[in-house]
Amino acid sequence: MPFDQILRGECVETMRALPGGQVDCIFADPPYNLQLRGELRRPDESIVDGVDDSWDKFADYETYDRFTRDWLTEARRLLHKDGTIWVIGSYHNVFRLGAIMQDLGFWILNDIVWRKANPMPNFRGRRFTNAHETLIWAARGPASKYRFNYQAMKALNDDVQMRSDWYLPLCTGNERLKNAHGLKLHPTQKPESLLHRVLVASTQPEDLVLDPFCGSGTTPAMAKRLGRRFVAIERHPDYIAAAQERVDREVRLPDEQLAITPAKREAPRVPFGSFVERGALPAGTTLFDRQRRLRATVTPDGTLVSGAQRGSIHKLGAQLTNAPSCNGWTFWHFERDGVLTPIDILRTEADPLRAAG
Amino acid sequence: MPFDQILRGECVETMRALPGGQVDCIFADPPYNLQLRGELRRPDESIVDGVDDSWDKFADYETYDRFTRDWLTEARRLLHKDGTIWVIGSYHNVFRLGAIMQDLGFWILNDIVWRKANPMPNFRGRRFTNAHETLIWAARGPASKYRFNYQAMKALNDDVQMRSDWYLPLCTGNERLKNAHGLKLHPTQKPESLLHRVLVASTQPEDLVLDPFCGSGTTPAMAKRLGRRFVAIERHPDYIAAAQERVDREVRLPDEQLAITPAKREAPRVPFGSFVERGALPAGTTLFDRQRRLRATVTPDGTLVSGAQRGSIHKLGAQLTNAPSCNGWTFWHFERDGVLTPIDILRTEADPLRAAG
DNA sequence: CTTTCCTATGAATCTTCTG
DNA sequence: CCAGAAGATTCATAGGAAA
Repeated sequence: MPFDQILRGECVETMRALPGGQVDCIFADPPYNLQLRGELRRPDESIVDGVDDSWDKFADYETYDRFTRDWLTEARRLLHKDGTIWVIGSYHNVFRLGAIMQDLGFWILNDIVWRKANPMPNFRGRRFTNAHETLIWAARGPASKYRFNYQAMKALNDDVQMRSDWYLPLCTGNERLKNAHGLKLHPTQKPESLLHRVLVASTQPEDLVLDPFCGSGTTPAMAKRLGRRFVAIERHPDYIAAAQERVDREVRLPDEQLAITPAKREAPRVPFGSFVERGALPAGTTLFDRQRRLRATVTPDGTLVSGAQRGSIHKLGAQLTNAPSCNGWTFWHFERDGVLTPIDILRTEADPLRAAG
Repeated sequence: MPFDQILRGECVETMRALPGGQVDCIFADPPYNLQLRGELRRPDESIVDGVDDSWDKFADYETYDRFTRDWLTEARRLLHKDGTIWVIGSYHNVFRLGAIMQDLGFWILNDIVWRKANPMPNFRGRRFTNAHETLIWAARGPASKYRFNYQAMKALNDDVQMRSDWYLPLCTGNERLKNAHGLKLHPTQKPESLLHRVLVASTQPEDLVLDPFCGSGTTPAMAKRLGRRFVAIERHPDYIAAAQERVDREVRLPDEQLAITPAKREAPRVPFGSFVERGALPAGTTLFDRQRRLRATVTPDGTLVSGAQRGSIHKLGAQLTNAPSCNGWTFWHFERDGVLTPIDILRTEADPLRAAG
């Protein structure tokens, strides 16, 4: 695998030469097929309303669909079974992208709306201002154990769940790459903030990120900055040169700045019994629910007893509340300095990383 | 054409019996094919009342596509050559909808994002909160001379172009139809504010609006209120009965309140029109100045009328007081609980998410 | 009557590890 | 692969009860 390189070549062909199942995350910003729009502007379709015209149209859409199916098929082959893919598009192409992704077996996780802070107005006043683009986020398949850094996204959003609508400015100013004439180098350069959120949400440091339509290099640049590895594909030498220069200028953040809010799911599991053994909650200790309406006694093997009922902290909590399940760590409390404290505090004190979220 | 009726029957079959080319606007809220698997519980163990109705179940994508192609084909036949169609969906189905619409010859004008003010959270923390739905707005074909009330939309948005992302609350509270047990009558009742914006944007009084999936009747009810004619199709007798009752209760606004006009002013942060849409100050509401010496009536696009004069809240206030300018937010008052209250209170009470995103 | 608290609920593709 | 157990997880509103 050619790590941290921008490969020159056609997207499908170049992907075919790479080994399968090794990519953790793909970000793809495919072309919108401008040819399609030109074809469809041919005069007076509505008057004819006929077969000839629909044949024309069908051929055009079919060409775009074939291209889309080809690159998405290769992308899916390269993707690790637990990897995810992001594809961005507008109403011109995103519906075809999404339908083909579903047909190929991708499992859509979210459609994300990038709300542009500063979109181009509609000059003719004939439509609503097209103020957003759509990203499709999908796993390789329905059974994928994909990565989603939930707590990091929540932290990024003032401690409320991140929604599917993202409000971000366009790429402008110094961030926008210019050519020798001072004009924008690439017509659709994506803002770094967009890639930042995408990569922080769905990858971790050292993950391999693939961008089959590299363009001005926002994906590899942000991957490098965030400590992710990348493979990028681009066919235009001018874009490759500019993107390579951009990546070279980029500095990887120090490790301690790459750490995100940890997920409790990924914290090491600590058996409740270990706190019994260590004497933090010795056998015989009484535990309560939050309202002090239920109580149970700790036994030497780390199970709880309450009357005739016995079980793990989770099982007994579920039993006593007639619930299908229960997180015993947050359900049960013990008395410390006269205050009822969740037993989860013991895990937090043993491993402060757990406190997050 | 059976004007202003809710027809009982299967959607495709019933459409086949109608004459073609006479419908000005279609609003369609087809089944989403959600593919929900198990039951879902909130963190407090309560069960989420998901959509498990048989009408939303399809064997596979192919079956759903066939159904979609069938009803969209008939919809296109019924549509006037200059008519437009709105179709709403989520990521489960909207990509298939959009691709099939393009294949059938519809010409997409915008994809509109309905950003939900109060979406259901993601309870397991495994995805982004699914906080929006997508509407596709399309003309019958590329050459259609479709209707778009640009100035009305601009007026509704405080004289700034209306964008493709709309922030509107879910249908809750008194607006939500209940069955005999006090439970929601229909699992997916759409808010009136959504239909208000759709109909004011793309139709004019006396236009014929078709809804092939009538459900709880939001489309015919809002069509009647706004002076549009309708044909609605629904197969479930319970929904028909409730929708018919709802339409019968609805009152058509007087003609002078239905007229929409252009306006020119700069943009405060929160559009006055959004409060009209959401029903906080519905069209027809009377506003007063602080001394109750002047009065004006709210119209559907958020302008005010007073006798022969019409304008935005700011403009009309200035006109009536012969002042060069006027802050309509503090000038105009409405009666709430018998007390004259400045309309500015609505902005104060409004949700901060609207502006910040 | 006002303020505060509690409960209900919405188009939802909603877990992961060990044995 | 399956069964079973561990254990992680919610935001904006509306409405009613309680203070």
